[in-house]
Amino acid sequence: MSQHRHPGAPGRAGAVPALPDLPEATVARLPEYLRALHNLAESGHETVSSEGLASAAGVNSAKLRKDLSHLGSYGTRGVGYDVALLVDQIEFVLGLTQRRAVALVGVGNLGHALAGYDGFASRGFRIAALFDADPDRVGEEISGLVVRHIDELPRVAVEESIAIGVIATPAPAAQAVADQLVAVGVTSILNFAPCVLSVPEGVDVRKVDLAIELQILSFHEHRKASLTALPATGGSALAALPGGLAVTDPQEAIGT
Amino acid sequence: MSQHRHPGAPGRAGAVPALPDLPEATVARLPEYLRALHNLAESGHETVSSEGLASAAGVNSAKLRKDLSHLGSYGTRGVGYDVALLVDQIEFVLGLTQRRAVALVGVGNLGHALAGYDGFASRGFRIAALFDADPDRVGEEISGLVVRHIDELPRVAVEESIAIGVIATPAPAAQAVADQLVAVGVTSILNFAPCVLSVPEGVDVRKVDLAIELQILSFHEHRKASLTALPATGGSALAALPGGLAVTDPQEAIGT
DNA sequence: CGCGATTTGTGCACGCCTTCACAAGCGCCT
DNA sequence: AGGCGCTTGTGAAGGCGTGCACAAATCGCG
Repeated sequence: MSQHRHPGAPGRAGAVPALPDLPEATVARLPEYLRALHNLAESGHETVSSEGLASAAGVNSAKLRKDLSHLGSYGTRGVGYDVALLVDQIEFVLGLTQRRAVALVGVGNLGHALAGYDGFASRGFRIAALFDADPDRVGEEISGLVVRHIDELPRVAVEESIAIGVIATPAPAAQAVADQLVAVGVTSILNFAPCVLSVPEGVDVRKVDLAIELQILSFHEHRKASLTALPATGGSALAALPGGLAVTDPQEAIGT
Repeated sequence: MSQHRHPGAPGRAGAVPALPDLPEATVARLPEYLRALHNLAESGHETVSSEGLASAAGVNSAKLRKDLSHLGSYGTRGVGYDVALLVDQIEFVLGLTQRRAVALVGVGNLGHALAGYDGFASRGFRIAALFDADPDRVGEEISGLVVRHIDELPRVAVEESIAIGVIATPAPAAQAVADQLVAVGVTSILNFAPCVLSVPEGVDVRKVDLAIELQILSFHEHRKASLTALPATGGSALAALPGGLAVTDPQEAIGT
């Protein structure tokens, strides 16, 4: 029921890929489904329809069904999806059956918060070590873990079999930290520093930039404001450009 | 030079939209360009080529040029882009010419960190007020701001003309907070709580979920591991599914 | 003043993702 | 046992985003 190779497919049976190369967009949504499913399970639901799960996850139901079908879904027509089954399935695909060890580098403002964030622990991860370059911070204890100096990374990485690194340092330090993480074999990095990291092929980097999120919101805010301000006469906002941008005026520009 | 409506477009001249409806993907990248430009400006560059800016922002140059062209770019062929000009232009488009007031709700672990994060201040925002529902936290001072009770939101929102709300509460409280924010006229919300918010049309919500980012990395980690583990014989990983998923075996499944 | 080097702006084609719409399948009720 | 209603899984179409490749434009130099 999991592999649908068109029923009459020719020979070569059993050649089912272990991890069926999910579309990136699907992968990004699976965690959301997983969270919604956990909620449903807690509130006693044993099964859920695509419609129900979709609305709990904030997506449309067709998309959800297609996503689940990619991993060889476990739904029953006329009934829906078995919640427990789906949880197991998604957790397996996401590699959450083993609790991965995470190293957090940089215990400043944000690092402190991340170290104490229980969402990590409750969703399949274990913060295994904290690092910082600042000697004043080394030795400090944060939610049961002692901050180590970054130079200890190689030793600790092996001991704890670190798989994922989280960078919460200031931007100038981030690239060096990334290099160190890569050097000890880390192949997945979550970067909170506002800068671009360059890493060798095969290493995945995801970036979270809080200010960028706000700036995107700001854009829409700006847009909404300018739309309500001039519902009829478009264009005057351009004239409000900071001095020097001077595009002259639309007429002339069209003449060009 | 900013509006390109096919040069010979019929009548209705001057109907140039103030904010030219940028593709969402472009909007999401503009802040990154902006950050890179600020770096370049600080290091003394007056102009930059698309190639240079693109690599500083971690994208490819064709994409960068297309993005900039959408906002009626200010490049000079054979030379490049004027850094200062582009900064002004992007900041204008993103609505960063006015420093927007942000209300932060929930000063727990993460909220504390966000309140102290200087990246907000340095990139066009002003944290104008902190709120919490817990009476024990009300009155506490964090980086120069006093935590207020959430019930004061309506009054403060007006006083400070809050435009953007940041939710850093536990998941169960998030929807109620969102409702309150919407009620006082906030139309942009950045949500750190791991849950789906439902808001009226016209309100923008962006979600940042730290655990989800890790889970996405985990997927790729899992994938990389399973690929190196079984380069030839695909399929055995499915057999490793947690008990109960029992798809029996491919042969039988095909028979169905 | 013209030419070549350089770099932007963009037409085009391709691929991914989303969405619609519906046939196939399943359980329940009569 | 049969039919009916409900829900999944998926084919097909459309839209969006990406990247290539090149024409147009500008500068500097001889």
